[in-house]
Amino acid sequence: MKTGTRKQEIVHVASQLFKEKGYNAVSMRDIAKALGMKAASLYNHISGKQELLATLIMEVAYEFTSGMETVLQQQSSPIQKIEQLIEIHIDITVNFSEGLAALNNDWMHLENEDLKAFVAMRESYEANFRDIIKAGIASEEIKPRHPEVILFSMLSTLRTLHLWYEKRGKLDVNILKKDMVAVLLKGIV
Amino acid sequence: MKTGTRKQEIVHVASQLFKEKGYNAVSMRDIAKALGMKAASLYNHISGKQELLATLIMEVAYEFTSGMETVLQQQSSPIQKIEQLIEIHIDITVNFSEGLAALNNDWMHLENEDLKAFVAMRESYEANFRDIIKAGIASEEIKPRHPEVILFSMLSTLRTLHLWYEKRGKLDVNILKKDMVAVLLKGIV
DNA sequence: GTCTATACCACGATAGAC
DNA sequence: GTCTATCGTGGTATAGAC
Repeated sequence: MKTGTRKQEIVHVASQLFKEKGYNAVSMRDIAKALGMKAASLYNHISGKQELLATLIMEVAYEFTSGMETVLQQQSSPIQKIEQLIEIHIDITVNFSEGLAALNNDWMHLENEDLKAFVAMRESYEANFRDIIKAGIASEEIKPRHPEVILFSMLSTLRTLHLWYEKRGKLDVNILKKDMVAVLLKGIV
Repeated sequence: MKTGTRKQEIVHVASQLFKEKGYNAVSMRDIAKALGMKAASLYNHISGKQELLATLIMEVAYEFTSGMETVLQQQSSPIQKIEQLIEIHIDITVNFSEGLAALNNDWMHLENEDLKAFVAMRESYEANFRDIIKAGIASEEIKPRHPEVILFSMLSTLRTLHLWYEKRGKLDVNILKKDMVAVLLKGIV
């Protein structure tokens, strides 16, 4: 496709604006202005604003889904699986930062098939994570807390990592992984 | 003021809609329709859409600020202060759920003085929390992890509690506090 | 205090010249 | 592939009758 590069450019600029102001607060005219063109010209490369959002979100959602599949295929303990999931979240935060903010903040503005597909992927991901935690409690590797509290606490932290990673001086990823695993698994006291 | 009750009703309905769809995706016509009135009639009670957002957010922001002040005045250890902060977050989640979603999702759509005041309160809150963690590390009550990782992990969890609390069957608050303190402080393994 | 009517503007998107 | 011009819709907000 001839417009491949230009389209990527548009998606990139849109992702920055969506991250700053949110999907609904960004107009096609805003995106065009940031690219030095007119809003009408955008439609030679994309079908509309919704496509921009769906492109950004679905790429990242697929990464999470395939990461979870890889983890589930391993012959490893629940704790090891959770450690891998933490590392996957960190890797995605670093390597797919463009779409991550859109996924976290604006997924509810997806429409029709995209929305349905996203919600299904998200629920499946959470169910798999929950099962791993339950297996860990059953085998007494994990303390007998309410699994929902554990799931929620880990996912909250991992899902908002992107907000914080950019703000600070971009810690070395391997140090971040070590500290994050330690804090989430072993607590702080 | 004669319109006090009606104004509260409007703020309440707006908070529900903002929570569902986000500030920018909710129109004055939406809010009016949910109240069985016309959009124009809203302006007899409020000055505009911005006032609705600011009312919701500022009330909750004040709760956090005054909660932090109370904690800082105590003669207690850093760990005890953190436990109190966790409990404050849970109490606010339960008692101020209306404004909490707006504060978390839509604060960046505040304007002018409200935005400045909010950002100042938020930064001050985070700085105080960070200092408590650092004091705990210095006194060796808290493990020597990067304080920023600890701060971020706790705040991420506590700030998104509202998303999760409503979804589940509204656990008993005291049980929630116990499990949450345990998970955040002592980890899961 | 709510209504109808409307002003005024920005939105997403399209048509067609170049 | 970008432009100008424009369409239809829906946004916040106001004026004035009831």
